[in-house]
Amino acid sequence: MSTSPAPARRARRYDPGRRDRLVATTLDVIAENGVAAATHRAIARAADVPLGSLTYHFGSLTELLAAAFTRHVDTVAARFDQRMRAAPDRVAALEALVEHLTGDLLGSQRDLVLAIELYVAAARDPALRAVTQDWMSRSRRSLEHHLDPVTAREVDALVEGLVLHSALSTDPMDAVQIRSALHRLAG
Amino acid sequence: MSTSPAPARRARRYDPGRRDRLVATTLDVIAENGVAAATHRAIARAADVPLGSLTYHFGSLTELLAAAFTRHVDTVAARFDQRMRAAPDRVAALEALVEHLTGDLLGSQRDLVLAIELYVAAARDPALRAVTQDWMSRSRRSLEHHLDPVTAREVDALVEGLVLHSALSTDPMDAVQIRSALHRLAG
DNA sequence: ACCCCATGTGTACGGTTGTTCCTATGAGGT
DNA sequence: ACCTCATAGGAACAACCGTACACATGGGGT
Repeated sequence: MSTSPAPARRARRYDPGRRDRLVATTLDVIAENGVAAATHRAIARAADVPLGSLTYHFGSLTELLAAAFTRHVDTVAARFDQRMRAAPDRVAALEALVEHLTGDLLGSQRDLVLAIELYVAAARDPALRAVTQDWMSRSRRSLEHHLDPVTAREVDALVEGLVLHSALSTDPMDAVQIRSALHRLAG
Repeated sequence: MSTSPAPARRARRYDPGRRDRLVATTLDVIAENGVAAATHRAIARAADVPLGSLTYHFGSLTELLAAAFTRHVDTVAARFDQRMRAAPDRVAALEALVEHLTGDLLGSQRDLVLAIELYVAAARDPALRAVTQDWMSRSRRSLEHHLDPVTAREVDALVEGLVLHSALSTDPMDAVQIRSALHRLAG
C-alpha cells in the first residue's frame, strides 16, 4: 500500500538549460499548431514542465513568443546570409535564392508555417513586430550583397509574396516559375 | 421612485437588416482591433445588440467572420476587376494597378489591415482559407485581362508581398518604386 | 381579430486562458 | 556541515470566451 504513495510524483529537479529548451519547445508548438495554440499550458505540456515554470523564466507569454521567434529569425537569417555571401556573382546569387526558396523554405512545411505565424503574431502584437522588421531588414541586407538596394527591395517583396502564396494557396509555384520571375525582376 | 424602474431598458425591437448590420460591424471591429479581438461580445457591443443576437443570426463565430471577410473580398475584388477591365491596354492596366495599390490599398489603413487580418484568419482557420483562395484566384483573373497567365501570377505574388511589407514595415515603398518594380516584372 | 413563429433578449454554463502566489528543494558558496 | 537563494512545483484566481437556452414580443399571414 505504501510502496507508491505519491501519484506519479514528478522527480525532475535541477534542469539547467531549461530556459533554452522552453524556447525551442515553443517554436515546435507554434510550427505544429500555430501561435494561437501556443498557450502557456500547451507549451508546458510539450516541454514536460509545470505551468509555473514558464512564468518564472519568462515574464509574459509575449516575451516567450518573442524569444522563440527571435531565435528562429536568427537561424534562418544567418543561413540565408551565408548562402548569399557565398555566391560569387549576381547570377549565382539568384540561383542560390531559388534554391533557398524551393529547397529550404517551400520544401519544409515547418519553416513555411513559422514564417506565416510570425506575420500573424506581428500583425496582432506590436511587441513582435520588431522581430518581423528585423527579419525584413536582414533579408534585404543579405540580398544587397549582389543586388543594388532598389532591386533587392523589390526582390524581397516578391519573395515575401511567394512565401505567402505558397503557404495559403492550393497550387504553389514550382521552381521553374520562381526562377523565371526572379530573373525577370533582377536578371 | 417608480418613474424609471428598468435600468436603461433596451427599447430596440423590430430591426430588419440587423443581420447585414452585424456583418458590417464585424468588419469594422476586425479593421479596428484585429480578428483576435473580434469576439461575440466585442461585436455585440459595437453593433449595440444583445449577445444572444449573434448566435441567433450566425451559427458560430467562424460563420460570422467568414461572412464578413466574404463581403469585404467581394467589394475589393469587384472594384479591382472593374479597374483592370476598364484599362484599354497592358500599360494602362499596370498604371491602374499602381493607382489601386498606392491609392486604395496602401492609402487606406483599413484595407491594408483587413488584408493582413484575412491572412491571419486563413492561416488559423481552414474554413476561412476558402475566402483567401477565392480572393487570390479572382485577383489573378483580373490581372489576366491584360497579362498572360504566367506574368499575372508573378505580379500577383509581388503585389501580395508589397501589401505585406507595407503593412508590417516601417518604411513602405512609394508609388515610384512600385511602378518601377511592376514594369520590370511585367513591362 | 387572432394566433404563430421568426426574431429579440438576458442569463447561465463549462471551459480555457494568463498570471499570481505559496511552498519545497537542493546546488553551491562558506 | 550548513545556510541561502535561485529554481522547481502545484494550486488557485479572476477574466474572458463560445455557445446554449428559456423566455418575451410583436409583425404578418389568416
